[in-house]
Amino acid sequence: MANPAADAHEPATARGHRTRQKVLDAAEVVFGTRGYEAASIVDITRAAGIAQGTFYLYFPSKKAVFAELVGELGAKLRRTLAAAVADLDDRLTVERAGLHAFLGFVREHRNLYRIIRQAEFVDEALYRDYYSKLAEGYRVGLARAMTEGQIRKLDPEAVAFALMGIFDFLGMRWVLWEGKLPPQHVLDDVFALVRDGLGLQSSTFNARASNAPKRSR
Amino acid sequence: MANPAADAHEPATARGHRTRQKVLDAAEVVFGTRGYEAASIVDITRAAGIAQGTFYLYFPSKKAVFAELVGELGAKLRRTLAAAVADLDDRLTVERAGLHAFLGFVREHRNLYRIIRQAEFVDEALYRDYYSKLAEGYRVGLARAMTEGQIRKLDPEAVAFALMGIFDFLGMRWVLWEGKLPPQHVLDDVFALVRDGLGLQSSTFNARASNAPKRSR
DNA sequence: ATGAAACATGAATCGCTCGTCATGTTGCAC
DNA sequence: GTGCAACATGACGAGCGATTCATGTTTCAT
Repeated sequence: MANPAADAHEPATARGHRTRQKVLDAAEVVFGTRGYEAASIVDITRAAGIAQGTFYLYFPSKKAVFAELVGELGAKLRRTLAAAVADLDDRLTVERAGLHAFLGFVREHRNLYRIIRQAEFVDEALYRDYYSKLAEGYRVGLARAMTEGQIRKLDPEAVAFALMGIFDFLGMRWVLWEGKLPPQHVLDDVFALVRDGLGLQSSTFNARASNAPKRSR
Repeated sequence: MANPAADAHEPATARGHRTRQKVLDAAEVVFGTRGYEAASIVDITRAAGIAQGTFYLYFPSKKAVFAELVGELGAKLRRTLAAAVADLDDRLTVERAGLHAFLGFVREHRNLYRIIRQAEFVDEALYRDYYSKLAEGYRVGLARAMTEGQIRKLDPEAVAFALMGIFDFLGMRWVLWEGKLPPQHVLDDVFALVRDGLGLQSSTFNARASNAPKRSR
């Protein structure tokens, strides 16, 4: 258990590496389209163009490939997001860039994204780990911005999960359901909500608040 | 297909109704804890205290019970939320009450809530239907509040999904992961984010921001 | 070039699940 | 109380999927 890859037989030759990668690539497609439980090892090996037994040369079980895919996805997403906001100073700019990078990532990795959503029922620990790591990075960034007075002081973990929830549902509704990024006005409106929810003040509000609230019904 | 309950053999006696209900209750527990795919018909019938064959007297398949549970859950949640906000005029008050009612519902129906999250991989149509119906009710309420000038004008569907995302992740992080409602300061901070994200004006920002949030760490 | 280790194969095993069915048992209308 | 429809049972067949293994092939360090 010390070495996370200990269970998965590491290839010793170039051919081995190639085959192992074929399995991972095939598993990503098969799990993403059929779902974890519905996917069989045969589905994966057939998609990879190898024999069933070969699978077990590189992975001890179906769950092991799945776990590796989830781990890879998490790392890749965190890298992508970190790179997307690396040079940005202002937190609200970071949020906008992060939202955009996240949705682009989901669009480019729909299978992987569906895999994460299944992890909850395949291996709870894996799933919590994915979100916990993501949230932790997010929390640290938010906390710093709060300290620096860029955004209002709120519980940073609560804000991290709230924002992840927004992103996740946008990804589901537009990217997964419609296969494309949300229309620009949706992105603008959601960002407006985030900006003014997080902002210290609302100088950017349009001051047309003359419309006095009326009672409904 | 015309009658949604056509597939499920309707009981003709009181005993039949009781047995059918035993199956539904058991299925809720088994699906919620083991997960849909991992759950077998035997698991369900054993939990219900009936014979395997009896299951097929009332449901044509595993998926059929699952679908019925999802439908029931959706209806029950929508009823709960509608009741919780029925007498409220102000939209921000509605949002706060809705958040509270939703989290309470999740806490009281953890199994059902986990079932919804699996629906995505069991029957995509079922799953979209659940969220679409929920979002549609939400959208209408938001659109009216926007028309009445209670909250700012944004794309109501985008806002509905964003807010559902927030609620969903709070439910996941605190209710599902920790088994209890989020601490008060988390609710306060999230609501502050929603209020100022949706609010018409920010004149209240500084005043409110200084009293509500207590430092969490 | 060679031989040992690594890799690949796919048929076979084992365990499990779905769904059926022949055989009882119970509820209820009369 | 009788009889029939509804309900309940649990063993069984058919099938499938994860994993193993005996056998063959390829790679590569020497």
